Formats: sequence, structure tokens, C-alpha cells
Amino acid sequence: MPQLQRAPRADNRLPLLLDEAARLFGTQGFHGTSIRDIVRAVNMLPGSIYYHFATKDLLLAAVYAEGVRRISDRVRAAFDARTDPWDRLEAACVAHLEALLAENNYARVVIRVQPADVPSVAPDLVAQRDGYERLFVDLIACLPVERSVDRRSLRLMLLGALNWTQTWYRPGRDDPRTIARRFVKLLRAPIAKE
Amino acid sequence: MPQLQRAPRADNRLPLLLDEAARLFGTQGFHGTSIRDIVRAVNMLPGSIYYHFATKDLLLAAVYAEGVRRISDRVRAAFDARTDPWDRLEAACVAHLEALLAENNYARVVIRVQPADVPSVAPDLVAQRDGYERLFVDLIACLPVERSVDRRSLRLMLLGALNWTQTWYRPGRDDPRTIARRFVKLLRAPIAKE
DNA sequence: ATAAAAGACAAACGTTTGTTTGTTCCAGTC
DNA sequence: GACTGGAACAAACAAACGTTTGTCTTTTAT
Repeated sequence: MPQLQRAPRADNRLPLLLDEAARLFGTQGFHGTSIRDIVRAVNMLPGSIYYHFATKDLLLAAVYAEGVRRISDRVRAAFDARTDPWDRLEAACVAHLEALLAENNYARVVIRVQPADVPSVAPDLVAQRDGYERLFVDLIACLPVERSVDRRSLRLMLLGALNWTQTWYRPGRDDPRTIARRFVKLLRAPIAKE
Repeated sequence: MPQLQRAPRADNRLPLLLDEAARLFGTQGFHGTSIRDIVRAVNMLPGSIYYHFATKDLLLAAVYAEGVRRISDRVRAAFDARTDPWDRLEAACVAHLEALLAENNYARVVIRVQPADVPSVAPDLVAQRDGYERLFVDLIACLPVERSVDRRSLRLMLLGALNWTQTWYRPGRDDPRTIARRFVKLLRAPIAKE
């Protein structure tokens, strides 16, 4: 582990390493990705990773944390620009899905990797994800909805539907923005025919 | 592989083996489960599994197929008993979620394991899951909804939300039946306050 | 210039992985 | 009761796994 008694060197490949770990953890999952898979693309040797992280589990924890940071920033920036409660929620969903499907390997990890897959850091991961989802708790708390509506279920349904897109989404057809808007609209507007 | 030139023996432990594989694949995922994990609970030796299956991938394929069969039967039986389109959809969702969360390790595998995790049999798994989801295509095709509603999005949203419950559901609180009904209601009834 | 720390290499460690091979045993059939 | 094939055991395989250890190089601060 780096002691950081001095500033990190300019030529260090930790960022590249994290990028590649994010890419592989996000597409192949934690157990489906080996240390050797990760270092190969960065032209490192397997052992070299242990200068930066004590275990593979902690490497994941670092990627996961970065993922939560990025998607949080992205989503917050998106809904901060709006005022209407439904607009804010929609903007958040669009940002969430764009991060998830189009642009951000780190964000993918947060959705793909289940904390239970990595017991040694599971509580940490759960706490981080809960922190992120609190953004949506607040957004949904502000919605003007009928009193009979359970807001927790609303959140779980919406986020579940969004996160599950990772399973079936293929680039080229409908883009993430369109999908997110459709989902919000399905919840907002009356569906059943009179 | 068994040649089946004679009937299988009454004392063979293949059923037990499959049950345990379903349980572990469903809770720990494919890559998170080793052959030794599986045989341990059945008091077998690792090599013995290869009398029944040529590879670990094909073992998964067998469990997956059984999972699709079971959840299909369960869901079909549930909505066959109803006539109203919305009732039928709700019954299907309840059965889907009960199979997923409460009773059926095989069904869990179908939702938990991503075909991409097992390249050698991925096309087969995808085809099977598509076959199952066609049940919902038909159910949703019968719904009386506004003409502006995209039924494909409706299906993807509903199934996504249901499947994602596997991530957050913990026994003891709301039961699967309640959750499924709430989700359907959120889609069916107008939410937004006038 | 020099010392110290950053960061990676080189090579191996012990373990776990999926799988193979040869043998044994017992239930079912004639 | 002998034969046979279903179903498992016993033991090992090679490869891949996460990780450790010791050494070397290169950047950075003095």
C-alpha cells in the first residue's frame, strides 16, 4: 500500500488500473474477472496490483466507491438544474440510466456487482449504495402524488426497472434517455383505458 | 453421460444434485459456486458430477431449463384461473415473484444468472428466457390501455422491477404477493395528484 | 548530486479450480 | 444366482487463482 509520505508520481498507472478494473467488473462481474485479466490490459504483472491494494476485494471497494461518487455527481447535477418535482425526477432517471448504459464503467459496477459477492466489504458497499439511493428518496418525497401511493414502493419499482435495463439493453436502438423518460411517463400518466 | 440403455436407478442422487446446484447458483451466482461447493452438500466427490454432465456449463444449462419450466408452469397456472386482463397480469406477477423470492431455487437461477456469464450455453439460456417472457407479452397485449402506451416498455418496466426485487428483498417484511400487487397498482392507477 | 520513497518487475508461493482416468459397487434384469 | 450397466468412489491432473517476497528502476525532494 502506498504510504503517501511523498506525493504520488506523475507516471503512476493507478488510474489506468482502476479504469480497467471498472470496465471488467462492470461487464463480467467480480468473480468473472481475475487479477490477471485486469493487469493484462494495462501491461502490468499480477503482483504489481498489490502495491496499490491489499486484496482483490479492496480493489473492488475502491472502484465501487468511485462509481458511487461519479453517478451521484452526474445525477445531482442533472436534477439541480430543474425545479418542478416531476422534471427533477425525470432528469435524475435520465442521468442515472445514461451513466449506467452509455458512458460510465464505474457506475456499471455499482449496479452489476452484488455486495453479497464480496463478503469482506459487503457492509461498506451496501452503505454506499444506500447513500446514493437517498437522492431518489428525497426526489420522490417531493412528488405531488395521491395519498394512497406508497413512495417506497414507487422508488423501488422505478429504480428496479432502470437498473434491470442492464440485462436487456443493447446500444443502437432506443437510447437511455428515451427509455428513462418512457418509464417515468408510465408511472406518472394514467395508463388504463377508461 | 448416462446412456439410458436401461432405466435410471431408484437410488441415484441426480435430483439431489440438481437441487443443490439450483440453490447455490441461485444464491451465489455461477462463478461464485464451485463444483466442490455443490457436491459437498450431497456427499459426493467432485468427479462424480461428470457422470451426469460433461461440463459445469451444461449443469447450469440443465438447472436453468428446469427453472424456466417450473416458473412457466407456476405462472401459467396462476393466470389461467382468471379472465379479466388486469387480474390475469396481476396473478402472473404474484406467481412470478413468489417463485422468485419464496419458494423456488430453480426459478431464482433464471433471474440471477446472466447468460453472458456462461458463453458456451448463452444462446440457449437467452432463448429459454425469451420463451418465458412471451407469456407476459401476451398478457400485456390483452390489456385495455391508452393508445399512446408502449406495451414493450410496459413489459420491460414491470418485469425489471419484479426481477430487481431479488437485490433488496428480505423475508419477514412485506411478502412477495403484496409487493407484486403494489407494483401492478402503481402502473394501473393514476398516480399524479390532480 | 544524493538519498529516499514510489512503483513496478520477476518469480514463485500454496490453494482452488474444472476435469479426467481407472476402479469399485450395488440395483435391476434375465 | 449370474450378468450388466447405472452410479458413484478414489486419486490425480494441469491450469488458473489470489497473493507474497525480494529486487530493481525511476521520479521527486533535498
